Amino acid sequence: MVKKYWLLKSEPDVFSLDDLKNCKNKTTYWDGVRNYQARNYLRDEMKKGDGIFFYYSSSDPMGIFGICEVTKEGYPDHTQFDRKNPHYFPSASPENPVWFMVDIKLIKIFHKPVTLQLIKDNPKLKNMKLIQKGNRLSVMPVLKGEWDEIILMSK
DNA sequence: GCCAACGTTGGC
DNA sequence: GCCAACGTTGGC
Repeated sequence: MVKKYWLLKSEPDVFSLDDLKNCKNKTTYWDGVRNYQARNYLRDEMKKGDGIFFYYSSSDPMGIFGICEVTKEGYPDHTQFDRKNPHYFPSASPENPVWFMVDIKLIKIFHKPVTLQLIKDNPKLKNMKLIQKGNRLSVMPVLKGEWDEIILMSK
């Protein structure tokens, strides 16, 4: 099986890599995704061992700040069943879940983050989904060439 | 804080 | 099934 690569967005004020570092086993579930395309990636395509870039949006600077790994493949996001949760989704039920999540584990926090500006300035990365106009997906695939280039830029 | 881009909702 | 209205995202 070929390893795949992904990018997850988070706002550091909401959930940061330091927060993940402080989780048990440096692992957490990635809940709250409420977009169908992102859901399909989480449910169907992300496999154990896949690599994840951890991206900060609405931060200064914005960019990729570390690496995680998928440790558990898609399963129902329990917050959709919880009336008190802001992500509550009334039409979902445990028998018919709509939203899914994966578990991720912290692998590495970059000493040198790869900022959005650096990504935009690198012609090798001009086709990255991340910088396509209007893209708002919070879960998106990354090509191996893009992954390798960003790893190089983080060193 | 603004606003462009996009996804979702709901009336018809 | 269309589309106007609305809410959200996220870069600036």
